[in-house]
Amino acid sequence: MTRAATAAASTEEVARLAGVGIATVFRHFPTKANLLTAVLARRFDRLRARAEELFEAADPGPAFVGFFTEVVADAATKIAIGEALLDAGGDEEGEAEQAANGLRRAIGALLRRAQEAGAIRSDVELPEVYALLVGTSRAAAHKHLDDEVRNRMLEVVFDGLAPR
Amino acid sequence: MTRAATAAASTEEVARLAGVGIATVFRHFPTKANLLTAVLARRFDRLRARAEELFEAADPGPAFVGFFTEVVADAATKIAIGEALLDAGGDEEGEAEQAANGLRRAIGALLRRAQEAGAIRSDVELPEVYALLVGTSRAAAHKHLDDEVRNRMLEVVFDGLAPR
Amino acid sequence: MTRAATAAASTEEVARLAGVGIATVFRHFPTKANLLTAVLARRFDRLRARAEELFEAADPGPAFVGFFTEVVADAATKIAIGEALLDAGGDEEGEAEQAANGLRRAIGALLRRAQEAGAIRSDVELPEVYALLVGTSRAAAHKHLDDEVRNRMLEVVFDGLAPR
Amino acid sequence: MTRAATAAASTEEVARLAGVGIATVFRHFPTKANLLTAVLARRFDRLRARAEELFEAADPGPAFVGFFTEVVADAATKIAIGEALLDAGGDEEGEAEQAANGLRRAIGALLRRAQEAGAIRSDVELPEVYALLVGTSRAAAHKHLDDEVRNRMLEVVFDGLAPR
DNA sequence: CATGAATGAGGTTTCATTCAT
DNA sequence: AATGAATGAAACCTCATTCAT
Repeated sequence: MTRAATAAASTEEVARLAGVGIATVFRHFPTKANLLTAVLARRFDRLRARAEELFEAADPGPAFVGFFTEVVADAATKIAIGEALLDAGGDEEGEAEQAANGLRRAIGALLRRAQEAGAIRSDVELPEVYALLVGTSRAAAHKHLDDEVRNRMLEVVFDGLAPR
Repeated sequence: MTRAATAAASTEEVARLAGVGIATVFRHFPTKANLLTAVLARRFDRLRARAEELFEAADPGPAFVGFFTEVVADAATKIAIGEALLDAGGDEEGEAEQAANGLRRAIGALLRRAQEAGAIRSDVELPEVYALLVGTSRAAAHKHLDDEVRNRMLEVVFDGLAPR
Repeated sequence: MTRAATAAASTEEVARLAGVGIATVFRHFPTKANLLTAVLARRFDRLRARAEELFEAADPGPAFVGFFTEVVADAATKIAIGEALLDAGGDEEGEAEQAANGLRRAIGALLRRAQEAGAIRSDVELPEVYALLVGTSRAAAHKHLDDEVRNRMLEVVFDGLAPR
Repeated sequence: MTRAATAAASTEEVARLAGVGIATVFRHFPTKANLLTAVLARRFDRLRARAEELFEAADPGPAFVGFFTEVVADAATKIAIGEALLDAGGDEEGEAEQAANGLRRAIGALLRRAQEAGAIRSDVELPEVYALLVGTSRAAAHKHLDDEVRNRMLEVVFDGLAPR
């Protein structure tokens, strides 16, 4: 695994927080990379589930905007999610990559539906929207970014995404 | 020092790249944190110098937009800059914090001038603009984000920043 | 227990191969050393049984030579036997030591009978014969030692053991 | 590296015996396998030097027999040498393999010269002689094998190697 | 003053052994 | 009585930092 992907917490600390011995962690996740992968995959899956749930919503525009806002707000509390999103969408075959691609597809569906409903300008595509989601999530993890500023940041983005 | 502060490169590698012995690095920067701090401070100072240079530009709107674009493009090649911007602007007293605050003030000046020139909507403030700069820089560092997508992402942001 | 006593296979693997749970292994052999001991004792006992069987053979010379050859051939396939023989014959009181001593005595009987029959020179004694058995067994376990070479090696030894 | 090849001593112990810190060992030998390799290569080289020295000896028969005896006696004190010889002579490209092959060639030269001098029977070849050297060395490492028995074991082998 | 070898603390991983079911 | 999850000691290895030259 690349060193850069190493999560801040040592496995020993993970074990202590979980209230188990360190070897127990390794029984379940034979490798540190496995542990990270599993954590990420679970988060991605949860976000995808939320996206799919909102796909059924009556009003596509607020559904998209609401999902975007939720993800960024989540990233503000759980720092790691922003970093995790960064690595999403590769062509690789790992568990985390698959989960990330699933999430990406679900977001794409939300986006298209909002565009068809005329809530989002029709000339933007998933890649840049995903990049904006990633970026604002990362920014939200900034320790000096309070809720109010975060919302104003998102308003700018949503204005940019609104039909001309 | 905490392990979290460890930058991707080991000090030994840094020394080798710099063409000096490892002990020499430690003579100049007694601590790895010191080294990182110095690197960051220099980058911040350079960006600030660029911002101040553009402050004199004839056309405030393009000056602001150009600076923003340059920083994000730079972050695409030098990954660390995005991460560095994340930590900028604290109240702390370190060398890096001071440099970051200097950069922030210079960006604030660029922004105000662009707003006065009517190129940027007048109801946004520095904190959210800075957050957008940080976020898009981070997103640009994503390995799967090519130049075209990056530009489309920025267009959305600039549209959001344009006067209504 | 000392790490040196660790046999190549982990206890977990042993349990899996045996088709039982790991805790069951420890119920029968409270310690890894106990397990190894039991395995060795069984091997030694089997070899002793074979030696005693050959003791009844009509022709003492071929009986001795045949047994020697069999053991070495066996060591070629089951690597551990060579290593096991190494530890045989101590004064200690363990199960394995007793089995090893039993084997040694049986080999001694085979040897004496072959000497009385005039098939083996009368001035060699058990210790050096046993050492030769141990050594050639270990050599046979060598991964680059094919059957032909093994047989030529044994011929040299048997020539050396032949009456002058 | 295979687990079987793992030397009994932990790197920490090696470091303590050498009177240095553990990281120092790893600076010189980046891997445990490297360390073992280096130790083996040195031993092989020393033995080869001794073999080449004896190649110049006036009397080829005693030279060969003497070398064989020396190696086995050495293995009696330095246990690891016997185990080391076991792995000698592969086709692999490592440092240790090359040293082992060099040793093997030197022994082959000693052997041929002794055969030409009529001191060793002419129908034995290097592989079985090498196997006998390996085996007797291993046997000599046995903790219950005293000098006298070792010498009687060697006499049997040398008798087997004598011209008919 | 610059260098590279030395250091020990800390990280990941394995394995014999114990406990709850 | 049998199972498999849990455990901690110990192994290998890395890296920021210090010391002798």
